[in-house]
Amino acid sequence: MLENLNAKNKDFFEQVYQVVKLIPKGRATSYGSIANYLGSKRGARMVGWAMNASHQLPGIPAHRVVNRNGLLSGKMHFSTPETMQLALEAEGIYIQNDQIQDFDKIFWDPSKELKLP
DNA sequence: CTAATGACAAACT
DNA sequence: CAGTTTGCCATTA
Repeated sequence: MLENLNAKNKDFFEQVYQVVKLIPKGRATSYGSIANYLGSKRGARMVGWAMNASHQLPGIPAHRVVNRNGLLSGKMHFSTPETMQLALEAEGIYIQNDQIQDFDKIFWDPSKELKLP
């Protein structure tokens, strides 16, 4: 399975994991922003794939990663579809209709907060 | 090797 | 302005 991933792929995945882990509590970011921070502006899909792979790793708050619209597009990939929303609500993020409210306020842009080295 | 799909996003009609 | 199409990168069939 994923043990045979090339170092290159692992690097990209690991970058995503690092960024996701650095997301402050009560904040959230988008796939595209992470992809942009990693250099692949259009690699948002790969970020989503990385999230899918992150299930095997501990300490990856994938629930803090949503699409550009603040929609919980990946809720169905958790243990239960409600896990993601409950996790976000537990951090003070209000969700309605599977969409984050005031996403502009809680949005956390890695390229802006972490900035490029 | 070609085609299709995907936890997305931007451009185009 | 809303809906449709293309682009990106990797995995699967």
